[in-house]
Amino acid sequence: MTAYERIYAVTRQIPRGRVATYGQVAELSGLPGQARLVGYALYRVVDPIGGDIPWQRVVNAKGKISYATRREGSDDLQRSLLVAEGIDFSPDDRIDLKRYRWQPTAPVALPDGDPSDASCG
DNA sequence: ATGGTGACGACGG
DNA sequence: ACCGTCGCCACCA
Repeated sequence: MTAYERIYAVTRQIPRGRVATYGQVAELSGLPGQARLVGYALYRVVDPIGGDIPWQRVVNAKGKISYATRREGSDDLQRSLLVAEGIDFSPDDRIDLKRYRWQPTAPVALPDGDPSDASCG
């Protein structure tokens, strides 16, 4: 079980029309402070548009898409995919996190990580 | 095994 | 609100 797999597992939980920040995914993945690793992990899946990982739904803490030459256009694609999901971008190409940020009410279901919710009260 | 890198994030001026 | 800078540490060569 690598850190990547945990990151992917969490990313898969992000519902359509909603976004999460790198830091948020990192924390939910049990990797607080490892926002950069999330970006790196998602970089490794750039292809699977038909895959199970909605990598498009992860943006930076500023509510913006991280543009980078390395992405070879996947950054622009990300914007298109989000717009297609009904997410609105401000004229400054920013997403209102207050409105679209994913707010997981229940513990994220990790492959073999316990939700630590056994107490149930 | 060691060292550099990075789709980030928080802080200071 | 903006930009520059350091830190974080798993991944990759």
